[in-house]
Amino acid sequence: MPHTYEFPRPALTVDCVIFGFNGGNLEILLIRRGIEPFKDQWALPGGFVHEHEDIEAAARRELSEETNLTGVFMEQLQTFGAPGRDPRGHVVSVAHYALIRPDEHPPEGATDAAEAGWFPVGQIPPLAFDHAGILTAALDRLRGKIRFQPIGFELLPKHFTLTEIQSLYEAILGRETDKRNFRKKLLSFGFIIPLKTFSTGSHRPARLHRFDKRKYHSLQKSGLNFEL
Amino acid sequence: MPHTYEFPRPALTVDCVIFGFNGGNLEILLIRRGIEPFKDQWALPGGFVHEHEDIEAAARRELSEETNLTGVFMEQLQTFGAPGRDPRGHVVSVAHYALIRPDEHPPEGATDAAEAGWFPVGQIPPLAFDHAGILTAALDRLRGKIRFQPIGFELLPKHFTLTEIQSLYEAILGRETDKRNFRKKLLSFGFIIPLKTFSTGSHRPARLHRFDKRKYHSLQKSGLNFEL
DNA sequence: GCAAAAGTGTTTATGTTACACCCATGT
DNA sequence: ACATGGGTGTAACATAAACACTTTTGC
Repeated sequence: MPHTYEFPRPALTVDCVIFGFNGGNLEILLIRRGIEPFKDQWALPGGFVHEHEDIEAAARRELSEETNLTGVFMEQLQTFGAPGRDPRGHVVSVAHYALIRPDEHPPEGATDAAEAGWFPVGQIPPLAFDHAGILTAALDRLRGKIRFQPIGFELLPKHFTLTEIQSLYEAILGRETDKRNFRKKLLSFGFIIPLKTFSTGSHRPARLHRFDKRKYHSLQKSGLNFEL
Repeated sequence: MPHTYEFPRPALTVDCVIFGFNGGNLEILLIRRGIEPFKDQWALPGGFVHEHEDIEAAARRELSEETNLTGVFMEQLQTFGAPGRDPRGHVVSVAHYALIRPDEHPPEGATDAAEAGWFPVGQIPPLAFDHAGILTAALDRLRGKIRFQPIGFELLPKHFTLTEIQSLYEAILGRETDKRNFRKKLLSFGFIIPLKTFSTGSHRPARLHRFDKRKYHSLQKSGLNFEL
């Protein structure tokens, strides 16, 4: 017979590190806490996992409460459960990270939190709980993963220029890259499709490209290894 | 004032994928469940996280209950929390994986579980709960990680021959490697130290080596990238 | 016409792959 | 003496790195 365990148990939450890219800097979305503990401090969006709720579903629920976005890239990061991490008791948090396209950045304030804001990863204010540690882990994961899996596109508009994606990689990895070598390698994979449209701007227009997910997956099956 | 949240909350457990290497095959340690649900089925070692207990500490507690080992390599893998994964209710499990040296394999039966046994990863019996999925995730992680971080040594005796470590990599990655190229690359990193001692056996003795952790860390800081 | 970003190939250096024979020991 | 696994170098190939100038547009 199904029955529940009767043990004293830690509480379970989710927290989300929400990354965005503004063209020059990698940013994350923080909210200012409206209640104790850490009232008025900046923190990662998060909240309790409901009973019988899937964990990723809970993280997506929190994400969508802050951003009104669904269907974005999100992945479990790591679970943080040091006994002292929440002054109210033993609260275990399953941290996630999400990647948001810049044309989908939510208008500031469209949230139930007192206040929300995007901060460049180099200029993060003091954070509540152990959220600084969670952010560090998320950055490490993103930096490690982006070189081997084509997730960078999730931080760009659907149509992007090669300069944009190069800036993204440079911002995340923190080092400059040779333009010709970058393009050569990126295009050599075969899943970056040049379009017939061009960016507009105050200088020479740049050709737009898109990431072909289907092509990537089929190439991956036939033994491609992506590495930038 | 610190106080605990009063919410209905899922229960929290840890499960451990314990890897060993017997010289030819990668193996994992399973226990046969003594109680319902899934009584008499094979399962990963695991159990409840106590309130105010650190999560990794709980995983190490379970590991040491099964193996009497402490101080082994262990890392958090992923948290599994699908609502239907445990028939008794909403039970969230933080899965870990551990690597055990072959000279430290516990004698079978030295455990509080009804029965325990090592199984080659190619011959795993049906597992309780979603443990098959956890095992798959652990294998993927190990295969992905071992190529970029020198954790293979945790599965070998402190002193090992180059053939032994090559067999280990071949067993985990599931492909053969050229002996000369493997040795050349491995030794080129500079943190595999040849010793003056040799293995004994029924044929030509092989030189023993050890992994120099200090040297690895200092090389890593000066920008080495390990990749096999 | 000038400022600003887009676009494009070749050479050199580095790393990876393929490959075959002699050596030391136990039986 | 033979069976078994240990140990070693070089040449061909593939990938990565370095590098500078012309083009297109808006102002």
